Amino acid sequence: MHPLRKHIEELIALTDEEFDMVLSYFEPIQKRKHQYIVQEGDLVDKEYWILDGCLKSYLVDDDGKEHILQFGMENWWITDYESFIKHTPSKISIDCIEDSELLFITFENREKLTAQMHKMERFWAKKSKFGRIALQNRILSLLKNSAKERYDVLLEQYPQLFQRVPKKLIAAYLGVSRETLSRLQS
Amino acid sequence: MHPLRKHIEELIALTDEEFDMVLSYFEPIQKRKHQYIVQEGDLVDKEYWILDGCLKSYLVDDDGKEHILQFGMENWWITDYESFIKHTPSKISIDCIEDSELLFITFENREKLTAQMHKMERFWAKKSKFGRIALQNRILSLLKNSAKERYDVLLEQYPQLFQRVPKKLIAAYLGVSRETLSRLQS
DNA sequence: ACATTCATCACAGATTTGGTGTGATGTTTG
DNA sequence: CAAACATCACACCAAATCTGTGATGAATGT
Repeated sequence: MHPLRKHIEELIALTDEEFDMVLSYFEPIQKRKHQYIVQEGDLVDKEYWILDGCLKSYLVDDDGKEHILQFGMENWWITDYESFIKHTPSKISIDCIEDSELLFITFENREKLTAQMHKMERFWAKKSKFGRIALQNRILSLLKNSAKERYDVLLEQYPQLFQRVPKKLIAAYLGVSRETLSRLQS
Repeated sequence: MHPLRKHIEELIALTDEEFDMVLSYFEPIQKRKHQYIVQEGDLVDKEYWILDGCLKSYLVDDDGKEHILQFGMENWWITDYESFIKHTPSKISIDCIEDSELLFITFENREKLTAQMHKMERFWAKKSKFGRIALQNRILSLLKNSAKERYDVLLEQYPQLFQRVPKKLIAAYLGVSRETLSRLQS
């Protein structure tokens, strides 16, 4: 089964015809390590689903420091949702940590697809709810937990991440310096 | 003197006021290595002048191979002229080989500036003529010269390039494989 | 006032990536 | 068929990045 189908069917069931229809609205794209899919200032009109690879979405502050909003790996969705939904210039950048294979759907096609297929509207609605919950938990974790606790939670939830991405990126995600992260590990 | 002024004054003379006027139509922008300024499919409405850094404009073919149309370094102009002038989607991509500082002018502002300042219209007209000559010579060189000869010409014209950019990019510019280029060097 | 928790700076060593040359072999073309 | 190249495979080197750790200092809560 197509991995995207498997992914979607975790939330809603699809017939073969329905999935073919869904897939027809997506386009594949390959990007190599270091390549960007979104740069600060862009108007983002695509949402990406990661077939293979690893990306990061991040904001660069006035001191030039990166703050990572999200990592993206296989079966995850990634884009700048603010720009995608509000049609405003992006504040964030997204680039590839590894060579990546993506499927993207444009805003327009997503509108068409949801109009045409109520199931997919439900899919995205559900996904959006789960996404909201995850973001809330991240906020609470940043407020409530110490760096060490945040480190432990991340390690438990996504152990693969620690094998795949440099520690300084983990640090930029957890909101600590890379030196502190290094010391947390011991 | 501002490097852009120096550059323009190689073709036409400007008063202080005139140059201030010209400069007011440009905006500065910084990009880091690997960042793009033009992606395939974009509608390009900006022309860039390179204050510092190094870029490449290139086309990716169906096999994923890069063919380099132009390198850009200090005091050069770069954009996808086809998209810029015809307002069609770009076939090429442009990205930074090094961290770069650029000044850009939008198509609209360029129109305004040339309407307002005949001198600048003359400047761009001259530049365009020289550009055309360079392109013609490149075509002739690709038709007429062997790889070795093209290599020698490039080395003589732009020796700096060989210090700054990886040989595989030179190869993609000359239209040979990097192995062949390597063997030409001996 | 002091302990805790972190950032920042500096450095050194390990690891990875990218760049480069070169041999072997295959393909195209005049 | 010879010349001029591409392609694949490999090995080596240099440069960049990653990583841990000590020293120092600032902010914060108790």
